[in-house]
Amino acid sequence: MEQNEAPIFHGFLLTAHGEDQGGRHHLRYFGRASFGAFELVFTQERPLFFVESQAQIKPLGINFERRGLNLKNFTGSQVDACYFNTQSDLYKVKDDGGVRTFEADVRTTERFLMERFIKGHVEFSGEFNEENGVRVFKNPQIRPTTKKTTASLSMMSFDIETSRGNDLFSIGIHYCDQHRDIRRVHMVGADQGAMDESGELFYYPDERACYEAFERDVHDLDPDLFLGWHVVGFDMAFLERKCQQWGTGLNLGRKKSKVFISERLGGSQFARIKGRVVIDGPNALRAAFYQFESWKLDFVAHELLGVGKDIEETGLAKVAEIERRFKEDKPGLAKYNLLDCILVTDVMRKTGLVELMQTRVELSGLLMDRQGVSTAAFDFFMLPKLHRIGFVAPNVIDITRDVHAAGGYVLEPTSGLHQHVIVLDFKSLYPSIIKTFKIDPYSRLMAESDPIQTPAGIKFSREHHLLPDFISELLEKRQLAKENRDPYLSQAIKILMNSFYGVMGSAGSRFYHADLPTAITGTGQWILRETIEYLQNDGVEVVYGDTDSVFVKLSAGDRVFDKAETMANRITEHLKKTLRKHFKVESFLEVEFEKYYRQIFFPILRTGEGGAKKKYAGLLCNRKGEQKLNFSGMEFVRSDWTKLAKNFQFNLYEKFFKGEEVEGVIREVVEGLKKGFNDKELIYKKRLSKSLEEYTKSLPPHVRAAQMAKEAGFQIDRDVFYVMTRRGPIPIELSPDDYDYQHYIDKQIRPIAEVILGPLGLSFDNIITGDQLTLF
DNA sequence: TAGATACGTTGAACGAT
DNA sequence: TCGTTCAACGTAT
Repeated sequence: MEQNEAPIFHGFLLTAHGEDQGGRHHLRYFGRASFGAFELVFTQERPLFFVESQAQIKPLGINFERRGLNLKNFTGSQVDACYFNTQSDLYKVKDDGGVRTFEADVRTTERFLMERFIKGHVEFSGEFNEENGVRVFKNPQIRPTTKKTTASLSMMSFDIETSRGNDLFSIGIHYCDQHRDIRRVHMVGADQGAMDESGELFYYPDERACYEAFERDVHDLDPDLFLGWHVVGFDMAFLERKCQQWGTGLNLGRKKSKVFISERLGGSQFARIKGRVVIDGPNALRAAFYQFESWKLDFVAHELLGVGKDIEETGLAKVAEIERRFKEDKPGLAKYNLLDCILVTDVMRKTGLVELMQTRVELSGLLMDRQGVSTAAFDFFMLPKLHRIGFVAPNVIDITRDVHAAGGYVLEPTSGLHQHVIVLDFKSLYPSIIKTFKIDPYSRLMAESDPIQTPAGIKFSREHHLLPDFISELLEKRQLAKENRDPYLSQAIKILMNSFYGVMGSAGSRFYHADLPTAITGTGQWILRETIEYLQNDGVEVVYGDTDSVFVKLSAGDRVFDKAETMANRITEHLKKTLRKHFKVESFLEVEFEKYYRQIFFPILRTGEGGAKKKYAGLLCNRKGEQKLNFSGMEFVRSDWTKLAKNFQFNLYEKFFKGEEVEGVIREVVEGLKKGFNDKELIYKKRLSKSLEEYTKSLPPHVRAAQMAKEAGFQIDRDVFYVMTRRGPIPIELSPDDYDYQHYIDKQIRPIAEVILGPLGLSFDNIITGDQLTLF
């Protein structure tokens, strides 16, 4: 290479690793550039924490540099920075040095990025060596950049098939990058011939040879992302066990590095891989707020892609079919195996989850495998800003909070049926409160200088704050994103913005202080009450409200949409005046018209008295006059009620809103049920929130069903499916068919019917027995 | 590999009868 | 057997 200017590269960071090595701490960042994979190694960075300047650290024989800086902590004491050669030195002094430390729990890899404002995309230059297909740059020049690399991330979806025991049958892969689309199955056992043109099929004499072929594919194809369905908890965990048996490692990382699987608190597993990010379908979908009745791949793929399945059976029958194909029809098994891989790729493409995740990296700075850790995203924004204005933050301390801050205000609804109800709500209520009242941890510290007082009497500084400006910036960006039709950016901003309130109210954040969430929710409550009062003084009837919304009843059905818009604007204006008058602040609150219910029904409490909050059903009506039934909080939207109950509720309310008689629907469902017409709709689904052994205080039906399934030798999933029989709850794995119809009438039909029969002055028993009497 | 609180409902468990 | 309390779950926002 010529000895003139070094070329500048652009890349996207995938994973970060901090390692003590030879008495130093090394930071390693793996990423993707247009030339391929790269690794940036930094050997000169030292882990650090802060201590108060007058603090005496107990001598432990560990070398570190202590340097006075012009920084102070939240109580105003001057602090020094302590720089360590290794991370383990830092931990020792933190734990045994006998002094309080600050920011000792900030990851060095993340501190390096945040202080440089690097958010995924980097510009770098320097000398490099090629190691195992990765360009390794040692101590390169590095800068943040807005210029994105032209490289798109390559993906490998994979899935393994196994016996019910511990046998590996096959490994399927679907690899995609900008140019290639590779579909391949590695199969254990004697050659039974080829797959059709949809994919390649290779046979191996034993499991180990099969796995090694897969490992070779990983290194040759070199994907940036691994995709799968429960891919860490099942596929990787299974292969790791196999590798342990063989005395080898699960070497699927870049530079042939080993995968580390660790257990999380909730029992789920997490894989740490150099240079590759694992995206597990269900987790990624949940993180983007997708909801499905079932999280099985077949079901989700059917919902999102509308595709069918290859093997129809579930549970035991499915395993049996896989085992049969392995013996008799290996190409058939390969086809099934490969289809699952392709489905996962297609689900990711269809939902744009990879793009969303990348956008979230660009916005928050947290790399892909740390998305979802809202407290870390908050640190990433806040810490560098704080340092630049002369402050350091505390460590996250394990505090048990004595009191919970109040939440949103929920108005008791006026129960019964209403006509012409509009819903007005506050656009991003909590972010706009933060912006209006200048609420953030720094502003709280500086409250004595020109304070703003919130309705709850908590003070913040009018001048010195960080978060409100960031929110303004995000709101502007979001507006632009919407204009530019960039749904990923718009959604990423929404997710980030909505996390701020939760983070400041969480003891898991170093910035937690009870005043922060209390000020936000207290102001929210005040604003909602003020809004309701304002409307009522105007002679407007408010029938319900929850946290950031008011349900207003219009006296007539004409010009509904005009009236709604006008009312929303008037509230916005009123709050501007009121907040200026009472608190001397500029209001950034904005009310918008959201929905129009031609009819809406608020049920009364089944347990207790009065209208039930957070539950209603209504007939939504849009500007075109199209109507649609909508349920909120009711059984229809609850995953733990049966399909029978949901279908019944839907049909019942359709009649009810039309003003038609409801007796027919009720009699029909009860009679049909007894005749066995609804046997496929009787399945209950409920989640186990902890491991089976931890249920000691009581044994609810779904837990008993899960215990039965386990005893019968079935794999226990988080979701338990069961039906109620005359023997009690039985898991569907045991194929029960002696349904307890009376149970379903009393527990699934009756309560739903009675909610509207009460107001109609009708009796459920009269309706169903009345019909029976005519039989005699 | 730690965002929040408010709320309704069910069925088991428990204690009194 | 009956009434009350409480664990558990899922939902709205």
